[in-house]
Amino acid sequence: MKLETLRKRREFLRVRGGGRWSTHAFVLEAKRRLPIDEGDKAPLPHTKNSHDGPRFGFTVTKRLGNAVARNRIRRRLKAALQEVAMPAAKNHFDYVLIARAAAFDMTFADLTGLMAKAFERVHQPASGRRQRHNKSKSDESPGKSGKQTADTVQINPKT
RNA sequence: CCAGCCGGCUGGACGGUCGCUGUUGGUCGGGCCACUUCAGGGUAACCUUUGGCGCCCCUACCAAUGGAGGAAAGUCCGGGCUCCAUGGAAACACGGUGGCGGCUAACAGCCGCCGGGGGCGACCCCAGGGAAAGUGCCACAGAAAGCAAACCGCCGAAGCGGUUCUUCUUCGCCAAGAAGAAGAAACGUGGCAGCAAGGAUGAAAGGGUGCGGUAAGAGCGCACCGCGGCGGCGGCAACGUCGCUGGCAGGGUAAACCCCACCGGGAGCAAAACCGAAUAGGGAUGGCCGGGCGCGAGGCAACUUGGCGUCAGGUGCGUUUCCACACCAGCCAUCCGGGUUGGUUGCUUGAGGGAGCCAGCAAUGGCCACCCCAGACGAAUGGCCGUCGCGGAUACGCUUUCGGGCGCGUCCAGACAAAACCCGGCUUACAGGCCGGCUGGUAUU
RNA sequence: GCUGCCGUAGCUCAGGGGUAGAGCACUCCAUUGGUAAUGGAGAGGCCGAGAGUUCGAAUCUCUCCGGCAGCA
Repeated sequence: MKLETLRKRREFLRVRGGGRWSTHAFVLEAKRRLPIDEGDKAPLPHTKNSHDGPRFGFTVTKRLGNAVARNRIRRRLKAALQEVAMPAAKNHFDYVLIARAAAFDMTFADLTGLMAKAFERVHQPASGRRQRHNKSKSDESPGKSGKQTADTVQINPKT
């Protein structure tokens, strides 16, 4: 199936407030798209916003190499995502993969293994070291707090 | 065979599997202005309704087919294209280029030639106009660093000084010796005139080398070289060559200012156009009013004036001037719509590629069969696996003209780098491989 | 896509054709019972790289490398 990708910088920045799991090949971030967000930001006449499946974004910074190396890293991450992580991804979630240098030349089996583990761990309740993200969530709407069940990463009550 | 020079080409191949994207075709579903069809209404135009082998759009799927580069890079130049500036001319400013001829849409590019330099050679390199238009600079060293002279120094008539020698006179009987005078020699000093050579320096010292000449010297004279001028010849030209002549005048630096010749409007596809959504400070058109003077009109006059003419001011994308042209502060009415975000177009048929033929030394140009060959936009053209091939290093075996070669196994390497509107160049990066031409050397025949 | 600026001592910067400098930092000495401050002395650079012009280049020109900033 076709990958829905994140396009705008605003969407990338929003995912930064969600769950996060790091490996030496990449960093995976995940966050649920709240319906209330679609209610006030998405009503632009942009009909593809009615997509229900997971969406993915890739961040490959310039420090990782020239354009050839960056393109290869992004393609390997996409390929690993297609192969192993699609069943693990959940609907109405946005994911961002931030590449690290090891993604260029590690073996593909190791990459897929890391990917599967990362998608498993990123959906678990947050551990203590991610508490620093909680104070950056003031942009979230407090009205929908009742739906924050275990399949989301937001564990703290809204303040 | 070794060493080297020049030019051109290439930038792994095959298969499996899972994907992305453009185009074309098909299927299912949905929508629908015009087309057609059914039914009804109407004189008709037409309206409402039903269906479609058809048209268009959207979504999903299937099939076929295309899908990064020689540099896509750096952004150093030149164009196309789009928008902005009212058009033209001159001068100035700013920037760029700089042997000559040709090619080209154009260029700082390319080709050919000339001049200079380097290499045994093939060949390579050169921002290669002007230093008698002017200004500036040339540190240190050196007598002097730019008008050409001064200085040291050289030669050196007369004069002076001492020394030596010879002759004469005096003292002395003679000799030795002493004193004086004259002459000669060299030396020192001095200096008219000469300023050319020489003067340790320096990157550079007002032509160079040699011979003659001279008191010493000097283009003072001569030969050759260099330089300048004039003329002849060859060449489109840069320039070359020959002859005559001058007798050397004019140091370097213009990638110092500058002068000369030529070229250049600015911005860039995030240009620009269209569509849809929500909100005003903007623009266009028309009307009213509107600088000075004169004419006309009205009025007995003061004066009024919307008509006509003329003069003037300001603005118009480097500056100034000139010519032409356009516009002008405010109020009212009508109309149109900016910035931002999203989508579509621009967006790939083009100075396009190219077999062959022709012109040309070549760059290149002409004719033309054939071909359509990436169009993405958080950005496609790929991920993984296997086999083969190429390069390097070696363990083992075989072989050898002892340099090596072959077989097999293992390990390593497999570059530089990805379109972003499109072309023509330049520059830079690049593992390895292939082809052609040429030069020097060695060996054999 | 376009444009501008800067690379000089460990750090911040001058110097714009003629021997490479300042401040802070560093080392040593003095001062103090000791430290800081102060005073004196010293070391540290082939001026980002490579070509070219020039007698001579950190400086002028060209080409690369790295960094920073701006406009749309």
